[in-house]
Amino acid sequence: MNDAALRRFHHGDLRRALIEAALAAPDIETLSLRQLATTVGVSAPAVYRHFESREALLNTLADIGFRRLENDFAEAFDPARPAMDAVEARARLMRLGAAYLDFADAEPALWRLMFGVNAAGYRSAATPDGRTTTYNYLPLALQDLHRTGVVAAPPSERDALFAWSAIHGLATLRAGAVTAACGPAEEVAASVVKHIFRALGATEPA
Amino acid sequence: MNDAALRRFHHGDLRRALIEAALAAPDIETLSLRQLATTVGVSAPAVYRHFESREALLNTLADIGFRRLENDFAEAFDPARPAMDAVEARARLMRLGAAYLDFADAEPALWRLMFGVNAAGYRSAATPDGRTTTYNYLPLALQDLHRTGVVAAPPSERDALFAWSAIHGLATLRAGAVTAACGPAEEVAASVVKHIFRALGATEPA
DNA sequence: CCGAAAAGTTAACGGTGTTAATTTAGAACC
DNA sequence: GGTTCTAAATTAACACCGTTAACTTTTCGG
Repeated sequence: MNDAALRRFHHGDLRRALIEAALAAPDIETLSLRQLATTVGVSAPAVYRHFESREALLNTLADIGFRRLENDFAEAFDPARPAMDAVEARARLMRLGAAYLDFADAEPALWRLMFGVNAAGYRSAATPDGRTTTYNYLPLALQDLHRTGVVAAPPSERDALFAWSAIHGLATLRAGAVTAACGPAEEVAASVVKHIFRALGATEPA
Repeated sequence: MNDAALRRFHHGDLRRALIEAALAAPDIETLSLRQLATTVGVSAPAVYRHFESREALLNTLADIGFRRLENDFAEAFDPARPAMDAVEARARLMRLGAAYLDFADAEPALWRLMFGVNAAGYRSAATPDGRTTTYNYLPLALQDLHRTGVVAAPPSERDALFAWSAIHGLATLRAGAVTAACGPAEEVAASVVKHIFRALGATEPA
């Protein structure tokens, strides 16, 4: 059986179809396996040919989400190129915050799956295999701030926890609709990141 | 029928028993009505004498949570007494942050119900009836910071959003177990609130 | 062409929230 | 004190859910 035929038996790439339909759901966490199967045009147990369980499907979706987010991060902040000047260090953290918020804005359902109630379970899906993971970018950004002289003291664990809390909290507020958290994503993100700069004792930009 | 007898028919205050059992559940959002009824020693449809639906029960629980949180806030920060000096304004915000985090620490299940995936639905349960609600305290605290001269400029909406993001994000990280967010609640809360002071351009404490 | 195996099917189990019809038990009145 | 009324519970049932078992269909390799 060649590779193309592997996914062309009856349905033709059912796995991908299931994933796409699931990602399109307004609420991924409460999605029904049977409904999902029906919308894809297949019987419910067919899903089990491709996913061990509903939970496994959700883990896969969360993993996809983490990879997308990491991709956005890598675009905003090339982790392979650490050295730069102060203005770029600042710009990187700004872009990182904007990317975080954009993701929550663009894919709130996926965001809630990744960071919601059962995040402890899904988080393990985001464990790295050599690549820079979601949770590595912020510490890197803070280290760069110190190295380029934007902040005098090396960032402590508390500094990192604070910065993550601020950005993550903002994104959570937007994705969860707890409040309006109003304004365009980039503006709001920029505002919060500027506050973070000040909190870390950063020098004013040139 | 007198008021006491109203809740002493067969079971004797079933409504309260249901609420207590539900609050004791390790995960309130995914709690099963039938199991809950069984643990309380009653048949499943009996629940519907006291709650219109599972969702209504959850709304009631979230409402209880918001009242408890508001109670904690009121203890940390008497909203009826606004005037004070700079050190008290600072101390109030510190206590507010600590109370927020303590709540998330002490009742993570309730916290997740209140601020989790379906928070948009449950939030409406927290609409005020004259009292100072959960969402009023932080703006009040920031205004006091300005009035007592801790921060020069009057707090903007962006300042408030930032401060809420930071504290809410921290509590979310702890309640959701996304990360360790390690350390005792008071220390971690104090650290984040100190960062908030700096971000708002507060004068150093005397 | 034919066996093997992948990918789907239907039937069924236990569990869920919820509703309808019914029974039980406490309260109130004569 | 017995009767009646009604609140508070019950059992039976429905539709849905995730999941498993047993079976059928389709495709590929030799």
